[in-house]
Amino acid sequence: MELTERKLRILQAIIDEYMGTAEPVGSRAISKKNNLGLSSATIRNEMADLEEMGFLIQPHTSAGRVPSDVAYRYYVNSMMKRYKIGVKTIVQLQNAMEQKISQLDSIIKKASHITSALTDYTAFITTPDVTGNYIKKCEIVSLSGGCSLLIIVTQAGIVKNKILTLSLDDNSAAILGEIINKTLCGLCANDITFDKIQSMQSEISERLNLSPKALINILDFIYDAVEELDDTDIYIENAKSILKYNDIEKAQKMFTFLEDKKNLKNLIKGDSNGKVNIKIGSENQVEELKDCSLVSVNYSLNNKTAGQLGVIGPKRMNYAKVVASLDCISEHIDKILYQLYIGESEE
Amino acid sequence: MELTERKLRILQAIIDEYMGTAEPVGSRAISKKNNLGLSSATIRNEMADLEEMGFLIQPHTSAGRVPSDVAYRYYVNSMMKRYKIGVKTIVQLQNAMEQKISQLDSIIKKASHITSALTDYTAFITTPDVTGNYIKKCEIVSLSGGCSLLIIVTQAGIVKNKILTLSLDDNSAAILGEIINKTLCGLCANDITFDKIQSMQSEISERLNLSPKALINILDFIYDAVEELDDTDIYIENAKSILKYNDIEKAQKMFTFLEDKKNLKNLIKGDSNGKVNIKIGSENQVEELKDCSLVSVNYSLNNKTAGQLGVIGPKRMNYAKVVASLDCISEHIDKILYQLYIGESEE
DNA sequence: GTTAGCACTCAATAGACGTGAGTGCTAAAA
DNA sequence: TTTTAGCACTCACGTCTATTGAGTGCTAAC
Repeated sequence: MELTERKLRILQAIIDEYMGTAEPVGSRAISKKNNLGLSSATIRNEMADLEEMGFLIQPHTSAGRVPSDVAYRYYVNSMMKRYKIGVKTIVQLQNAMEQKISQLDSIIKKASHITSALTDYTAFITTPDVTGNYIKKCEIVSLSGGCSLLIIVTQAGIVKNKILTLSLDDNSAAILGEIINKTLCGLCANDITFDKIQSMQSEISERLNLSPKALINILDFIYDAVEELDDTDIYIENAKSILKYNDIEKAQKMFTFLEDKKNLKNLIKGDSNGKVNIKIGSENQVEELKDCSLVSVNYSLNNKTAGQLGVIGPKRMNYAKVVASLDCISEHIDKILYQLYIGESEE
Repeated sequence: MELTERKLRILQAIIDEYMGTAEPVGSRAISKKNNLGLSSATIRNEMADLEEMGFLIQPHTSAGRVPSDVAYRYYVNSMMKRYKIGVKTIVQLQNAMEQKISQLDSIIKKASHITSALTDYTAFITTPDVTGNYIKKCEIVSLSGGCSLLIIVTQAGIVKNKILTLSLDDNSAAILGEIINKTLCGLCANDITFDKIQSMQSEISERLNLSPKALINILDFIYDAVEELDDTDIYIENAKSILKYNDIEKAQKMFTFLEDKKNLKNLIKGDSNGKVNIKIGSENQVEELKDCSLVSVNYSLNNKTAGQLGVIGPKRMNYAKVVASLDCISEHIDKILYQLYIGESEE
């Protein structure tokens, strides 16, 4: 059967209506509200066809029809109109984002907050993947307990710090810091080879009088810190909005799913090719999300995808608006990250 | 009317029963299950008395009775038996806590995780308030964009870092760092007076050729970072458990309440006197929590209350177990913080 | 090809009703 | 005086049974 122009218009009308009301939509409603100039009976016939073609689902005989995943997919691919974000919203967005650019964390948190505020759905955002980011400075600070603190700063301003339960006086700390700096500065996490660690080890044992155990301890520890450099985190905001479109049991399952951030990370892992990714219902391979849609966009740093942000909402979400909002926000993030990490002047 | 021994025993039985079933408990159930040697009629009479005295509430005429806030309060103050935590649990706890002691954040997160796991309720924990903690080291690192990074480390190992949109070459960064270090090291946030900032200002303008605007910028910025040193944060874990004992609307309100962490902070602010704090139902001044109880304990550093952890759960929670669990966890935190920040050797 | 008309379906709502867990009161027993 | 058996009463809850109404599919006429 062919998907005629008229069928399309009817499908569009049904999707529009359903997005607004979340109730199965009947033929009469369509024939009344939209001036297609067709009676409910005709629309009924077309709807029967659309159902046969897999675009509509009837919850039960005497109910209206509901768009299927296939319908949403078709809508998203071919029918969706561009949504224009209001100037007022953009200005608000700019103001909100530009307030807190002194810390990467704040930017990311702010962005997820804005995403959820703009769409009213659960938002998520990953911290930028800064693989390839080299170490700019290391520092060892001796603390008041029997502890020392290792700080590693990358050229992009990522700071990792770890407490080491090893007592060092200020002088040894300075020496250790010097050695670490000499070895690691200018390297990315990937560049740090066994050789380099080994040469560092020998230099440390030459210049500082440490027990073998303490030495191993230090190296282990540096290794851990370096490993962590490339870790990305994921923030989830406004999870409570799940309660709005799910019953309590499904909501509970969703919360459990979102609790382990690895789940969501895995889910969006492969989505960094295109700019916008939309996964509708069972297109998400995960049972818990089969009644939801997941829309994500990439944001980038240095012309390379650095992370993703998106929303999780009901399948009947306003995709056009969500996509436009995400686009807009990701652009802002791009801009801010550029300012922050690349700047006008190349070093 | 007097609260006789027998009335007490009946009250205890009702509370016990209600904690288990969450259903209004009737006279017959009490007379059967507990071997008080009394008929349901007698118990009925006593229950009527207890209701008149404010300890019991009848949801409707033909229902059993439910303990009132007053009853819970009485129970908690005078009737509650000591709960003994199993050795197995303690061992698990020790193992879990001792794994991640290299970062303050991890300890705090772990602790809240364990709290919610042990009690199965929503857990919260504040980061330690380290007021009085002096600055050990400051550092300025110039980054690849037109930015610099300020890092402040306290003697307790708290690290604050902020990105400053000001381009500095490595040399100027070093000088600026030196000046800041000279001025701020050894001071707590409170000690940093206007005088000190001013003297720092004049030294910076002497030794570095900066525009007045950039200078103001730097000082503002240092000021901000120092302000942040004393900030405490609060982690909330397992908020989803709220769904278990609340209807969807109340849950939504609770989520909204918990979303703004200031709310919870305010709520527990005054509770740092005693070791354990229990607030039952409307004893929490907040509308959203009038069906919940909030149990918190303090943990300390250096013999001074440093923070709080606790749970939010239904009024019919197992207070004895919750209190015992919190006690146990806070003790562990105390121990770990001691190890981390005080150590065996005084510096 | 379109539409008016009609019989049909079925979820949702409301009312009727029985059930049972619980009560309070009273009078007899201890 | 205290306790208890007994009984009438209450009321949420589940079941059953219309009733309603939104929606359908089919058919015959336009």
